[in-house]
Amino acid sequence: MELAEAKKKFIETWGKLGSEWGINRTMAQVHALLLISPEALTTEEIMETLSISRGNANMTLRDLMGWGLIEKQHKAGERKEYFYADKDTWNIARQVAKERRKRELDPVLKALDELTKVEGDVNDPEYKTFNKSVTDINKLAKNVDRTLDTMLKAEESWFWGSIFKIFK
Amino acid sequence: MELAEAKKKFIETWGKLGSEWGINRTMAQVHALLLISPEALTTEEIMETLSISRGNANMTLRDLMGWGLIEKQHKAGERKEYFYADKDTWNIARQVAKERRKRELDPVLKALDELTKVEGDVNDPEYKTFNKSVTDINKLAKNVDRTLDTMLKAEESWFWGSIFKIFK
DNA sequence: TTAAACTTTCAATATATTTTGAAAGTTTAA
DNA sequence: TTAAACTTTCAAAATATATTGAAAGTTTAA
Repeated sequence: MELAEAKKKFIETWGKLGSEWGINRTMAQVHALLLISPEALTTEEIMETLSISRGNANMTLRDLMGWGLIEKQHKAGERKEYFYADKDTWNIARQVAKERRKRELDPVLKALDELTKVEGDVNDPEYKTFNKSVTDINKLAKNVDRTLDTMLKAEESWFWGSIFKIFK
Repeated sequence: MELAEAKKKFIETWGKLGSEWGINRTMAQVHALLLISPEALTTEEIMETLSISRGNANMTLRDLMGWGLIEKQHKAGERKEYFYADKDTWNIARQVAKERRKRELDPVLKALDELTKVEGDVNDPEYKTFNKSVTDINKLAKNVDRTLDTMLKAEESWFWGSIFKIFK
């Protein structure tokens, strides 16, 4: 396979994976493009390479910055803004986990906590089943949350740190 | 909060979480409904409770069965099919992980493996960056894959088994 | 067989999400 | 200042995804 072809395929693959994970395709593709670029790129270059509009490129780049996956770079003597991606996969995984935790897990935990507090008749099967499922799911969600928290601070924990080092 | 209200809220919350995780809202809602139902429900009952059409209900129920999250139940002397959900959260998490791995991770791993094999000039920064990123991501993806595999077989591994027991 | 009781299918429709692009806004150098 | 170089915004359009519901298909009991 040619390098050029391989690049296209990588961008496509990353885009598909992203869209399956609730990250929009373009965002994942821009990220992929920056991941394999040795140099920071301008909005123009990104627009051109991926055939997307200026507006789309701008929004996507801002989103990616919001996710902490890319950063702006200013080149001396130039007005244009350049963008580059953090290439450390471990950081990428951490950032994504961190953002999704904040955006998705936290609100769910809050809702579940309220729902476990709902009171009812212990002899009512409707109530019993409801309560058991909600409590169990809440327990699982809390554990996931706690693990993510530990993972995000992995550097500080010898235990998880040594486990996660395997992944690097 | 009333039980009835709490049920609605649970279905809504689960639906939202599902849609953020690439599982469609209705599918997650039907699953939520069955999770909190002490008895197996018919298609009719599900349609009515969630205000969805027969077609939608049918497709969703089949999808859920495909994911291994619900099962059909036949009641003696009745023609109708009843559906009920596995209420063990650990099983739910395992099933979801298993399905997503098969559907999403496996194809990506295959694509990445090919891309790491692409050859090029080691002095070309374009090639070097491409190769490094793809190789790193491939490594991470393989580790995730291996971990999921272990997790799905957790019962057999004293090491992971004892770690994951914490989650139950 | 037959017909009632169900389940499944799928083209049409509705809804949600993403993208565009032109206009407005901002910054900088002269 | 001013105007060129750039960035941002957002309503409208395009695209993608989910849902409907009526018709077709299947199963079962008599």
